Amino acid sequence: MDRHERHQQILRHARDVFARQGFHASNIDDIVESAGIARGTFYLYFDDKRSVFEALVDRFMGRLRATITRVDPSHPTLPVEQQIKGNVQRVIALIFEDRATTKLLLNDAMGIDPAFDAKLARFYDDLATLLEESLRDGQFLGIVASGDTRLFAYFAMGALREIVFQVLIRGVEVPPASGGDETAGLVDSIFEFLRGGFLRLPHFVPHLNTRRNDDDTRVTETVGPDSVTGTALLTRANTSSSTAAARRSTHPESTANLAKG
Amino acid sequence: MDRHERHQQILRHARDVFARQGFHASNIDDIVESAGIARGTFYLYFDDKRSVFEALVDRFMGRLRATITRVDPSHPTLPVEQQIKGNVQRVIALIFEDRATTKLLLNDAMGIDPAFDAKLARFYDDLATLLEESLRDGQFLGIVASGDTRLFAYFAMGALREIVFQVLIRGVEVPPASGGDETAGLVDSIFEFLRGGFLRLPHFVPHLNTRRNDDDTRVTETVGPDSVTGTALLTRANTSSSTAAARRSTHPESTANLAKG
Amino acid sequence: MDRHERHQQILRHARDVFARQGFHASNIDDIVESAGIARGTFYLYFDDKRSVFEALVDRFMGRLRATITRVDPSHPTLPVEQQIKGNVQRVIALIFEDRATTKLLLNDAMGIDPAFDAKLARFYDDLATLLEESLRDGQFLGIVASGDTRLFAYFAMGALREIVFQVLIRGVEVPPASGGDETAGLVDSIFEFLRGGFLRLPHFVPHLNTRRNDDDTRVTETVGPDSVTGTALLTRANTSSSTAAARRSTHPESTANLAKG
Amino acid sequence: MDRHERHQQILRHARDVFARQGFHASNIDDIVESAGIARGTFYLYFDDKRSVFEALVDRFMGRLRATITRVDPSHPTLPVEQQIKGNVQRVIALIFEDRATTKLLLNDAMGIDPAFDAKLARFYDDLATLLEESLRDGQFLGIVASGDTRLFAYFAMGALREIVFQVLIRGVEVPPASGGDETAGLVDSIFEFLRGGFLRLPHFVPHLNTRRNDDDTRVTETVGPDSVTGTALLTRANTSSSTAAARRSTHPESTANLAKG
DNA sequence: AATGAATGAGCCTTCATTCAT
DNA sequence: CATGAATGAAGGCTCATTCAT
Repeated sequence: MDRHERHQQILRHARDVFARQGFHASNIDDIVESAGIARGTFYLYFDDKRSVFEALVDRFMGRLRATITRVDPSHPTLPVEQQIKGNVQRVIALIFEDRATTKLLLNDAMGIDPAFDAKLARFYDDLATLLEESLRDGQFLGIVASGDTRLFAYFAMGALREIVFQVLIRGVEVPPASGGDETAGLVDSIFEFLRGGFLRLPHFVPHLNTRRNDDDTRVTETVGPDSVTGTALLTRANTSSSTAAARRSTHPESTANLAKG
Repeated sequence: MDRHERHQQILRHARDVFARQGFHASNIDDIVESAGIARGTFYLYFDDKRSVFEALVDRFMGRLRATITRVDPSHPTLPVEQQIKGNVQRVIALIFEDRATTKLLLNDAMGIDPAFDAKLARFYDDLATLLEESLRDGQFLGIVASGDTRLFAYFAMGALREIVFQVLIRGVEVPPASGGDETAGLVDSIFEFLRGGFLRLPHFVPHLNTRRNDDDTRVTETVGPDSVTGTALLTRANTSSSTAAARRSTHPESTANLAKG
Repeated sequence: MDRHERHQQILRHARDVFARQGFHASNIDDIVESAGIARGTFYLYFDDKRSVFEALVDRFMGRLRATITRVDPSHPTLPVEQQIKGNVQRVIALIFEDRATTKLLLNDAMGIDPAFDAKLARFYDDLATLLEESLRDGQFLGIVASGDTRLFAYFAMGALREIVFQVLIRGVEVPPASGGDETAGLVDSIFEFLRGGFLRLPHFVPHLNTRRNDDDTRVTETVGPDSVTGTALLTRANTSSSTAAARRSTHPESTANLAKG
Repeated sequence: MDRHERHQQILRHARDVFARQGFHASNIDDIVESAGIARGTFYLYFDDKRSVFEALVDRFMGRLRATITRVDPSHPTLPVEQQIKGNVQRVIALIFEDRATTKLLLNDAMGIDPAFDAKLARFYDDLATLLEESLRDGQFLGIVASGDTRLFAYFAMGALREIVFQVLIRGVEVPPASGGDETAGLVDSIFEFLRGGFLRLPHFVPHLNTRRNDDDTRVTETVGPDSVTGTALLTRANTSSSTAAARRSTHPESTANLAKG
């Protein structure tokens, strides 16, 4: 086994060990035992425990950066929306392809080390800045709502981060899109949310208005003030178990499992 | 100093030490040195390092749960929107009031322990379920867009989580709302984002249209297909430094500092 | 509660705690909690943990010494044998009366401290010397076999120590003597053993012969050379469980429980 | 140094440290310092302090069990008595060969741990059961007195235990047998004691009678009742020092040193 | 290159003892 | 006298890292 292969082998096993037990609960023994190598061999390839972790996350962050391609509005065949959607799709695909490392990035990466925290912050900043710049462009084109684009970037990243966390780490399931693969439903949902949030893609504006922004007449028809009978955006938690709460809900079809019922 | 005071004192110092160094990088010595007590004294009040941390986070989670009050649509004076906004405001206020513990919850809470991970998951599940149920009610009333409410809940929580993280941990600043206090701007931004996402509050629809959705004429003017001159929603990262990227940006006013320029 | 009462109370609880958990596994907390006093109060009555233990064992050793009364061969009413038996009886009675402290003496007293080990050694030496001197006298009178009396003393003390240990600590039961109380059977057994070993009390010799030394005829009948078919005094341990071994024994009535079956 | 050697080295040093200071007064540092190894090295070979101790005692108990061989009454050359004596000799030899571990077994083994106490109890139970079964066989053959064999077993074990303790731990010396090695005298003494106690070996019966059980006539000659002038089996302890007691004794040749005077 | 035994700093935790109230 | 909070020395154990083979 040549040097590169051995390097990859250790990375692979370290990743799995970290993903299973968490960075802090894993020790060098776990890794070398998993990889079937001697303790000392590990140190021939990595300086220390931290650096394996860093290599894993670095590689993954690089892939994430690389997968986000420039949107070209003058593209001959692909409309802007498709390009944007493509970015989201590729990011999601990458994440699903390497669930273990995604877990590390989301669960373990922070708190390793001040230096590593800084690197992580830089990564997220870069992503946020990228997104922010794009949103500025979008505002210029009229396809992004006016407002603070940095905030929009954080909102978008936060929403994406959370749903990825829930699906990958917590095991929440999303209903697959019609005719789509495993992640298509997720991509669609995110995209719809982002579109509803601050995207104003021109050919969707009427559609949006039709579906979501009712005119006065129709609003009056469906949600006139006298029809408001009592509801809550947020209700106080009054059960110790969320599943129990869901069960007692007046909407029994609501479960943590989001697969289309 | 009586038992309760000493307990609080240790909690306070432990919180600050954890917030400064992270849970894993902190040791009992750091805590007792900060509190100015003997090593053994710590163990008179807490079983171990983990349990202080747990006490801190438990207390904070309890406060968060308690601060979210039931929305009453038939309230004589407060409109539904104000009640919802009130919930967001109080959560934000609580978070800003105890930045250190918020930091712990966001940065350190995961990976402590399988048992603690489970508790954390339960907490977030409860919140998500609460939100989900409210969104169901909202859908019934016509003030929440149709769609998977569980996903909506995750999106909202993720967005909130991220902005709180950026503001509190990363030091990002948000412009204060006109005439509002420190957090008012943040609350408004979140609320606007959520409203744009899936809220359909009837009396805000025209307002929304006015502020965010340009009228037909202007839309046609700015984003007609032939006016698209070339831009990107997302562009490939091509610098290692976000500040360098920001500097090269065509939108020089864009910085990590979101304070109104 | 006056000083003496409090002193006794602490001793009593310390004794019980030590007996239950052993000296090394017991801590001051266990004792003060059991006694229902404050930590500091303990130190008003005893210098340290060791000294409570020492007080307990000292008191007990003193009682043991005091209970052994001088045998007077010219006693008007009590024959020598009865006086000897009386000593054994009183020792056994004392031991049974304070099982907890006996446990301490047998199980925990050694290894506390070099100084305490020395004291313990002195105590046992004193007893051995007492016994040795008596045996010398007995040899002079012809009621003790010739031989090294110091060895005899150790043998006697060891046998006594072991049976007391088995009965009190391990819970072995001995069959009560006919018409005797709880400990009479034990006293008789010990006494018979010692008598068979090296005591030569004249008026018991025929009795001994009758009960224990078969006459030639009967010996020939039971153990003539041609009747020896093969057996063992000591057999190699070949089972992991003594109870299993006992069960497989050709003498099924043999159990650890010595109560008359 | 290979793994096994290092293991043995640690065991050896741990044994010596424990024997010198006692289990509870010894700490890991004492052991590793004695062995000249690092703290961590110790934990490569043993789980904890307790487990080294356990390894020592386990090994020793195993040896003791293994050294006791089956007695074969139909043996062509060795008479039963010699076989029994052989067992005693080998046990004594083993004990003298590893004085340090014997010390541990007798002084430190109890009170380590409830689990270890149980193991110890099982060991002694096994020995007692072995002995008991042999005694039963002996009774059948007519070479063991009638009576409770379990009690006999405890008496024998207790006597052996005590003399071993006195000789090995307390430094008492026994006179060597004529023409025998260091332990021969001890073996003979024990054997004689046991024989006088409950063994009834056929070819020794007359011998016993001759030496130890005087007939009436001879008894009358030597210890007639009127010649009893006053003595004690047990006299009250009246000195704090055994040596002082011995000095004041009417039998000045009596000392703790049992070497033939 | 590979090994794995050895290292020892570091950390958590216990608990006998003190002392101000 | 009684209290019990506070103390801090002591000790067990871990584990990332080194290095001779």
